[in-house]
Amino acid sequence: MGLFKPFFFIFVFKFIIIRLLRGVFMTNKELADLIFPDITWTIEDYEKKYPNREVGSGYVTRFAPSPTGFVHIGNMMQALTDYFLARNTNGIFYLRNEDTDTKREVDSAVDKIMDVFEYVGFKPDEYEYRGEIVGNYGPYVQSERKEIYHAFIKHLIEIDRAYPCFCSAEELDVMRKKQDAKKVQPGYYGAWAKCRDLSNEDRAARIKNGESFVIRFKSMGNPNRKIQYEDLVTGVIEFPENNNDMVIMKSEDKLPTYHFAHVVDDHLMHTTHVVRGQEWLPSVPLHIEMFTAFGFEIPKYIHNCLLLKQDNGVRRKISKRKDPEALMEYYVEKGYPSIAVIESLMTILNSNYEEWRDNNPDKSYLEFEFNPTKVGTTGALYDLEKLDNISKNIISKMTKDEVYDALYKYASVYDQEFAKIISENEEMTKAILNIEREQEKPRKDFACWSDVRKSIWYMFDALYKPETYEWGKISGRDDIKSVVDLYISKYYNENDDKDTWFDKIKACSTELGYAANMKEYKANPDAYKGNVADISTVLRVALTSKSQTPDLYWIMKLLGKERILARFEQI
RNA sequence: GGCCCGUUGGUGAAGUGGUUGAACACACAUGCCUUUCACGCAUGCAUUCAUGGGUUCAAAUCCCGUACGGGUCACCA
Repeated sequence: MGLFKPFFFIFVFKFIIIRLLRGVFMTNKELADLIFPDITWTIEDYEKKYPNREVGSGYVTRFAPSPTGFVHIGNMMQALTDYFLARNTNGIFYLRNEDTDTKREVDSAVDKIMDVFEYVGFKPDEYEYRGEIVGNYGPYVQSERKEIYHAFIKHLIEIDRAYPCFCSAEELDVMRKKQDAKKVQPGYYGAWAKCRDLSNEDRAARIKNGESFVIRFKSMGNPNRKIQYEDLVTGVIEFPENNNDMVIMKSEDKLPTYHFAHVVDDHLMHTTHVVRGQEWLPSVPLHIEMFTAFGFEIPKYIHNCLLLKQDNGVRRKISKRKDPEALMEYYVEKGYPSIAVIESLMTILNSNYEEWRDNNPDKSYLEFEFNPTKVGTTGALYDLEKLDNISKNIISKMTKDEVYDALYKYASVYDQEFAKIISENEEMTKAILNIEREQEKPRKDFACWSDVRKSIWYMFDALYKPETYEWGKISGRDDIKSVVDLYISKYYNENDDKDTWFDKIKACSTELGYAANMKEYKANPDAYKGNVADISTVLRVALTSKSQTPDLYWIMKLLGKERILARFEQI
């Protein structure tokens, strides 16, 4: 009982003091209540609402784009890293819509993202789309999380780590100009931070007066001190501490800035690994300070390299305005298999990916052992030729049915005329696509589905309207006629197998004074008018108008007697 | 300008002090094969790792300076 007494007195004493001071001093709590009168949830309430995830050692990652209406290839690389890391570790991958910049927002942007996700086959575990929320850590749209942010800001005000700032854009502009003239660090700090040391009474009065204000984070950092931080890509980096009182809530819409939303959301959604572009590296000290102010665990960061473009010998950031290949739409419209785009990005992310792929041709890319320290820090050129190569290899390994299905799916969106033609001639199209395909060393002539029409159009009568014939050595009207006439009257038989067919071409060549055997011809070129290749070329061009085609035997086989005769007639 | 990050062939890069005479892949070139093309095969393609110095028996690898490139310094993300 004796112990109880002093506590009682302290309590009473405190109570009296607070009562006395009330008229003079306003507490932070009272200020916070004034600014956010309707916010009743505390940050503890939110902690309870969003408990730890049960993912074990799985990574929790997110793709968090701002909805500007485009999916940039660089963003795609971040999304791929996120998705990969989550799937690779049996973690969680979620989609969060960072729509706090209402000025830049585009309505259908989320549709675009979902379309691209469908194209590449990413299925987020948690997301919000067309009003439907999937997952227990939502909302996944930042504009719908306003009161959550407000509760967290309220908390910061209460613990004296945030304050309202009444400086106008013009004042800040003047400030920056002065700082520039004096060559001091730009920003809102120290003596420049005019609103930082206002009394709560002043603040309250100005707020009640209807003055517009932002909320700034109150930094306790000292740039003369260094903090160390370990990036999973770059390694340990040393930064001066942040001392800038950054805006965390905007005045007009009361939405948080990126920095603040990042801290609150990635904490509440329990993101373990934040993947973003390297341009965020300089704001890491700020983010760390904010996480620390709340007492939150700091997530791991993966700052990926930027994608660059070689332009007149200069490297610059790949830009969606200048470079069509910057946008994912480009690859969709050209008809690249999405896995080709993914693999080309994986190669940039971890250059040993290709080697792994060669050794594990049948595994999913999600089984690859990703190493963040192998991600480049320099900024990589995105090489479209490399993409073509990867894509050609992938397509060459597909069966004729797979190729046909993918081609039809593509064409039915981007080339309906062609889609109609191939679907009316499905078996023949598959046979065409199968020329030199389902074999040990297949042809590699398509990098994307829009390439296909360009290389097989002449097989379809509906498309066969040649503008020019690419004659080779034998280009005279009479010469051509004599070759074709002889071949068709004496040698052509639609039922011949390949060897017989070729033997007859050779015989035809010999009869016309052309060498049947290439070796003989090379040994003694003057003895002949030419060689069997010249004769083949005549037939090839006569039938297709092109000098370069896949195997002529199969082309003739698939064209069939009627069409062959018609085309010979046509020339 | 301050602060960060970087600089290995045309491209992505391997490489973390000594089997590197700098891997692998793309691109390019030449040749072979071959009815054209494609495929495939073979060969070539950085005497040197931006540069100057230092440490060391030994450096692309470690240290310092210089140059160059990139990022960032908003009520944009």
